[in-house]
Amino acid sequence: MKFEDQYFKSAFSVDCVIFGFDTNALKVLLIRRGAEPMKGSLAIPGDLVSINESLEQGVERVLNQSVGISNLYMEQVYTFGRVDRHPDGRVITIAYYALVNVRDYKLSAASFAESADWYPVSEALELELGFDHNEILQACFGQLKLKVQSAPIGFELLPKKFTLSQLQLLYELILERDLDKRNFRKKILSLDILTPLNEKQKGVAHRPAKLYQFDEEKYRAMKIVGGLNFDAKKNS
Amino acid sequence: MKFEDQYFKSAFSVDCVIFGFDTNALKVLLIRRGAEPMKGSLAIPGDLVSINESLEQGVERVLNQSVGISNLYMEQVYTFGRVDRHPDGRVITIAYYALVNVRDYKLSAASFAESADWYPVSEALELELGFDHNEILQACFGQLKLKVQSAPIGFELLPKKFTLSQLQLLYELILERDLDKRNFRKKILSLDILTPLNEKQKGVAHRPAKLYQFDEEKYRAMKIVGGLNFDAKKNS
DNA sequence: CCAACATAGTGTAAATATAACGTAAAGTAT
DNA sequence: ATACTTTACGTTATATTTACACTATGTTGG
Repeated sequence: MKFEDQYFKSAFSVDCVIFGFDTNALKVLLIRRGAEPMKGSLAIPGDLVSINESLEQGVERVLNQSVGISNLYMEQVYTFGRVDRHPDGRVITIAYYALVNVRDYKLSAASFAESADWYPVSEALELELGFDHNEILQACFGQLKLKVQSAPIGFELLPKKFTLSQLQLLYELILERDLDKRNFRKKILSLDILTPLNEKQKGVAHRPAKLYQFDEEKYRAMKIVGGLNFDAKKNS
Repeated sequence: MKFEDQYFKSAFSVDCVIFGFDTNALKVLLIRRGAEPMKGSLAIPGDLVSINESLEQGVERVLNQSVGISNLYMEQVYTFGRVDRHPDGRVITIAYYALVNVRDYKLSAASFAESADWYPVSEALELELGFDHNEILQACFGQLKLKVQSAPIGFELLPKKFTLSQLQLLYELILERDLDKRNFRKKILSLDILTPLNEKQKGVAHRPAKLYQFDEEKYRAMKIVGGLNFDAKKNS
């Protein structure tokens, strides 16, 4: 094979698993592809990256087209490069995940999509996705699980004001196990990155909970010690 | 820009930071580039990946050309894709690291290299490397540090038979901090993945230490519990 | 042969972190 | 006013982590 046929003949894409927390469920955004290849199949939002576009710009573009918003928390996870993973030629893809508060944004089917919808993560993991997207989803969810135990990224998924119970539920959904209420509160509060507000939950049919806010400044200021650890042993 | 100029006009490479442990130093293999681009500068071994070659095959090839051996422990770390990172066009690179026992193999300057040599990691981190290889080296070293605390990959860098002191030194070099001897031994032995041999160190001018061997079967058999943790607090 | 040297090998106690657990208080709905 | 639902909260037992110093075993050199 000649040099020019062997190299500089490939393309690369970014795929972005967008996680969202909607009141009481952890969800992931999937699109129904509106164009070939894999037209009609479910997939993670993603797109080819142009040769004069950085990876991050590519992800930003995909996010903009999918949830119409930029500046989300995002993280690169893994690069998938199976030779035959894409029907149109050699396309390797760099997988990212991003975190959104579902209520904040409106979905807009991206140019490459026929439709876009939120699926509960557990459900999405069972669906058949196009390309190698099942593998990608799994890798990203795994990474999220790890990350959530070493940095307070949970807040990226919540509205500005939230209750400790909401926060705990979110962690339980991500970690897929129950946490002890008192221990959770103790641990979270001991991090000293939450500001309690003089405000309570409204419209609930029971004792309303105090609202809290994530204090980004305090978080940045603190030197990050070891990982968090939510009842790793017995509840597992 | 037309579609065909925008996509399928890029290339991708793999770069592989090869870590080696040589008696008493943690080293990394660097090459002096023998071809353009960046001819003459120091760099991490790597090469373009052909369009019908998988990423892993690409890394294997680079490893073969560099240390003449395959089947090393390796791990993907991160993908670097700055638009202008490569002078010849759009080339994104997928960074891996690999672990070798330096004594086992002979270096062979790869086709793309003028020479190849082991550098102490601390020194290599200070050198000016070609492309964005400083960044890559840092990312890989960081990843190694993390990984060594959650899986017993240290053994990949040691000869089959080793002493606990050698193992401890290796961990100290990777983690860049001192570890307590008794606590280290306690922890490592409690993992129950080392087989003590009826054999002692030879040719040392002091009391010879007992030799141990990593028991891969036992390791595989055991369900991996939480991370290891080497005196995280006070010695730091 | 013996003294000097160098590293191997070993245990315990104190401090800290994690895990388990139940009850009273504050709202809402009827 | 009663039933209902969820909030809020502290203590004890257990497990893990950290700190710390001396004797044993070999080699080397005089």
